[in-house]
Amino acid sequence: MPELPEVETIASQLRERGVEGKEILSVKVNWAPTIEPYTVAQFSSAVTGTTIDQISRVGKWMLFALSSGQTLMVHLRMAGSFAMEQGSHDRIIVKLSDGLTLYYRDTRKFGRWKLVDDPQTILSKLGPDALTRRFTLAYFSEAMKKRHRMIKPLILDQGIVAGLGNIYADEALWESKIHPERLSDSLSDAELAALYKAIKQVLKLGIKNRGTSLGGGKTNYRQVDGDSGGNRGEVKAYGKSGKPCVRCKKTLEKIVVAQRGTTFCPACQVT
DNA sequence: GAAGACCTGCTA
DNA sequence: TAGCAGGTCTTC
Repeated sequence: MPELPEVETIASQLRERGVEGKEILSVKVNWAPTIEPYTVAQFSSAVTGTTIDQISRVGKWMLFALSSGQTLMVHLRMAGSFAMEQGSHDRIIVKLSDGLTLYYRDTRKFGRWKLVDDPQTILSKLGPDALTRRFTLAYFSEAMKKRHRMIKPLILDQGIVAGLGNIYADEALWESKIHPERLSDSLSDAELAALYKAIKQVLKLGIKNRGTSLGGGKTNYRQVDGDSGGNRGEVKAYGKSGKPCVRCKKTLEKIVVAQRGTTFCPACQVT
């Protein structure tokens, strides 16, 4: 579920709620696989008494820099979220100083917390974050041209560019009028430039609207206060198969590309 | 590439 | 009740 805009929204809202600077008083783990390979006792003793100095984001990872020098890295995977109020499916509960409590909610239990000495052990496997200056058009173009794969799975590959998931990948391809099955080395310079621009554009719009929520269920993305994200109305392709393309009025189609559901416009996204 | 694994819950 | 879901990892 959460892609770059959703993770960014949650991270910034935790900062706004004053989580930075708070001390971790206690940790309750209700689903131990979340913190593997640590045991609950090991994890608890490593973080209790430390202060959360800074909260940041790289790709889809959230980073909590602790005063111990270690970094707690959280990946929300399909259904993870954070809240400051108790709810259902709270897998980890972190009591903080000043009466704050952090609830890590994760219906599907796919999310993972990694406690590391050096974030680079994880981040070095990622390509540049899509919204940083490290992600340049020159880098992107070369990465696409030197491979011979379908474009959609390539832009979903976090080792090439970090942050896109299934929603924003479909949106970026729709926006740049590129068919998801196009081979990466068949794209013209103009198409690569359009796609590069669209990737940044759809992610920024997602952040501006505080993320994309698709439905009302327990597996759906929620902001820290429990509200849905506001980006649903901006979605042009993802989840809209059978509906008319807002650009050309032809009916959007759904196919499977690299095992992922993929919605696109057969008329204006050219092969 | 593809398929299965990890999980629960919503939608058709 | 079956199929599918915003993600990633492992094993062919």
